[in-house]
Amino acid sequence: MLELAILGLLHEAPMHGYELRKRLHILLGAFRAFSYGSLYPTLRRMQRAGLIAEEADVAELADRTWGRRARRVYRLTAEGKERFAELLANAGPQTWEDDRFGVHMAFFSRTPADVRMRILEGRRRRVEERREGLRAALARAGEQIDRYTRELHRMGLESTEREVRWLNELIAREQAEQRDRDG
Amino acid sequence: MLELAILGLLHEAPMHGYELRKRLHILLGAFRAFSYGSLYPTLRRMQRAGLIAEEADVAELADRTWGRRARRVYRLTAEGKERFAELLANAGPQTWEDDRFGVHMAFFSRTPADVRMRILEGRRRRVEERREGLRAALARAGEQIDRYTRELHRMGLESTEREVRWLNELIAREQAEQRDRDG
DNA sequence: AGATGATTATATCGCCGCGATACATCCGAA
DNA sequence: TTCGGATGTATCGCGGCGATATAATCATCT
Repeated sequence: MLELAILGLLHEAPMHGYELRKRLHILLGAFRAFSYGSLYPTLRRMQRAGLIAEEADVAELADRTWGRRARRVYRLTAEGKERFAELLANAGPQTWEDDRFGVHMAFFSRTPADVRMRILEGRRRRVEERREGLRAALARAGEQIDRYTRELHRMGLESTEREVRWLNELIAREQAEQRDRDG
Repeated sequence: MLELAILGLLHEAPMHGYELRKRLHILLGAFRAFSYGSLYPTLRRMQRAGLIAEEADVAELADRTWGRRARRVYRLTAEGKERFAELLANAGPQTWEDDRFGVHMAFFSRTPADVRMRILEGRRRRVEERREGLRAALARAGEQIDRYTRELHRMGLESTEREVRWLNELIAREQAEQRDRDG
């Protein structure tokens, strides 16, 4: 997940960890955080795996006389680009889970149209399932359920209903564009 | 988190892991899952910590001639009950984060009224912050932002706005009840 | 000029929880 | 009768979090 997001962001420009985290926060702030406690170890791992590489960052070094490396600026390697494309193209069942879906959607512009569609439809199915579960829970219990739990379920139901409507619009739009491309 | 939920559920009746998981799914299904991969290790840990204890489950054993223990039924210990009350009473800043908030709210009936209020207000503040962040992101970028990201932000903004309204209602209701109790 | 606090920046540690996987029983339906 | 689906417990590796440490830079107030 973090890996996908980092690859996506570095696709635009080389960046250091702190900057990545800020951009991540703006890009995904609606539904995902990512702490430094995951970011820095992930950068290390990706570097070891050869997906990203540390830039010499010459200008930065020239400015600093005390010889201490203040920033680690990373750039995508060729393998990193490959990996990114691969991750975007292979949409699996976990792709439509809460946390992953948003990250994938944030990079839809770089995702093939058919994969976009698969993800949107998969997500819709997933949210519809949850919606039905909530409907059942609300219907089943009737009066005997705890009132706060019911309030929680009611809110959840409304949210899922709204998300399904939202997804329907997105899917319709995608289909319209597909038609435009074809005909 | 899981610990809190388990303590809350076992407060009603002794249960085995599988049953706990099902109840968990119904109770928190709107926003939280909890897999067996977390459940069973957590039960072990809680047992070691003395928060829960394994029941003899006599009826179950009598049924089974092959001598194999099929179910591990757990019950709350006195310490477990203490711990539960403690966890409910001590509402901290992480209590209003996405995942924790729902779990806490699911046990509001057992939570002191003043703590309920603190949690609801804390949550509201938290969601308002996110809402402002999303508004800023949407305003700032104007046209240059990626269209899918914008769609994501739009959806996020609507959700946060709705949740704030929902919380306002809940808070108002709590206040009304507080007045009823006082006057 | 000096203090002070916010921001920038990297890093690690222990813990929580997830997904995959394994294994075994029980039950109903084809 | 076999076979899939529920019931039931368990473990492993890893992704990610929150807390925490450290330190330089920059703006602001006095």
